[in-house]
Amino acid sequence: MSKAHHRKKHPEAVRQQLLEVAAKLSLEKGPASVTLDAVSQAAGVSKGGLLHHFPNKLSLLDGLFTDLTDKFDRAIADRMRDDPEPKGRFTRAYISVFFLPEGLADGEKWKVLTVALISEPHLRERWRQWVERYLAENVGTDSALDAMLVRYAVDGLWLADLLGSPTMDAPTRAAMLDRLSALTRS
Amino acid sequence: MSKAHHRKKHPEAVRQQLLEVAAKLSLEKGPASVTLDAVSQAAGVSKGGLLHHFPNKLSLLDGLFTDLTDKFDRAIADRMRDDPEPKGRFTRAYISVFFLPEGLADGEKWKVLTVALISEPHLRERWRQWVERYLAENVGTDSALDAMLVRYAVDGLWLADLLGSPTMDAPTRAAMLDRLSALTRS
DNA sequence: GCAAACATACCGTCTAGACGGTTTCTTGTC
DNA sequence: GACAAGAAACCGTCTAGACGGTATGTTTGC
Repeated sequence: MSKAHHRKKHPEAVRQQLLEVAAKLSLEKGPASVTLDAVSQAAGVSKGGLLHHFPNKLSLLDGLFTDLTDKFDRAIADRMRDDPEPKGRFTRAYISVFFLPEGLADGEKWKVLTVALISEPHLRERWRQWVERYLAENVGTDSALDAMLVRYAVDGLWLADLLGSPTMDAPTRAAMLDRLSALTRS
Repeated sequence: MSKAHHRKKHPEAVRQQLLEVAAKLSLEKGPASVTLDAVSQAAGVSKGGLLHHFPNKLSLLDGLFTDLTDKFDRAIADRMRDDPEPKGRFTRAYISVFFLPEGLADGEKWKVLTVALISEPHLRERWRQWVERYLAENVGTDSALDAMLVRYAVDGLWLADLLGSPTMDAPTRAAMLDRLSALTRS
């Protein structure tokens, strides 16, 4: 009988740990490596323990999705609150969440979401609705052609990052961010 | 003993069929559905037959990669040949291959590549080298900041397509393509 | 004492791949 | 152009292990 059984119980912490481990695994070893065995073991919990928090694998991925989008929602809201200029406000927040150092921690997790989305066709509907909501909420300020273009570029930049494509050097990257930001005001 | 054993042999056709089926499966049912059993069965070949052409699963994915990048290379070269203006020529070819109806057939297959890339960390190195080569080959004409930006936007647009994000209406899409194309000349 | 929070043991299914056999194709030889 | 002989292109079967999930026990907190 393992000691884990005797430790103090922190259900919420364990749940969080499971989600984080699942994210980390998916990022580092590919989505195929996210198995119930691997996740539970890496989180220091038995598989039964995992299945107590998430009754099946899909609900684990679903939990991951909710977790990540919630964090993203909060990060975006924070950024938008600090931006006095209405025009392109959402798009600028979008840029900074992905590419500024403060947003980095969450940016990493975002990669996981894409991986999960691509591997799990089932999650795409949730994704669709989530994007749709964002577009609708900011239709007045961020539906200019260039704003859309900028957001797509951010997505592409981030995909390149995810796939490990050759990276720009720091000055070029900075210039790119400036240019993107400028386009949100044009 | 089945009749299949006695049929005419068309090794190259079978090989191609296997790759196409793998691509189709990955697109429609997610990368997890690309199993040796599923692929071989859908291609009308036994698993042993599949393993004759591709000695293991990784080599199947690798074959898929080669197949797709070759097709892409040719499509890009075709486009570039028809473009008299040197500046941004590669980037414009990049746009058209992804978003013009003639490029659509290959565009579909490109999606598969991303899926494979994300799920298979091993393929990323090949991807990296491939991208690097393209960048190096067109460093004179297509390394302007806006050209990079356009290519990233194309990637993002295509990712949105892949994930089934809400799509633009046709006129907006056309305007977007115009705008992207214009930016390659600025 | 009772429910929540775990652990342990186990099962059916699926998967990648090995293996040995069978049929067709190709090539050299006369 | 006939024919042997090896190479290439398959097929069908089998297996070890991984995986998702179930069933049941044990501990802890209130």
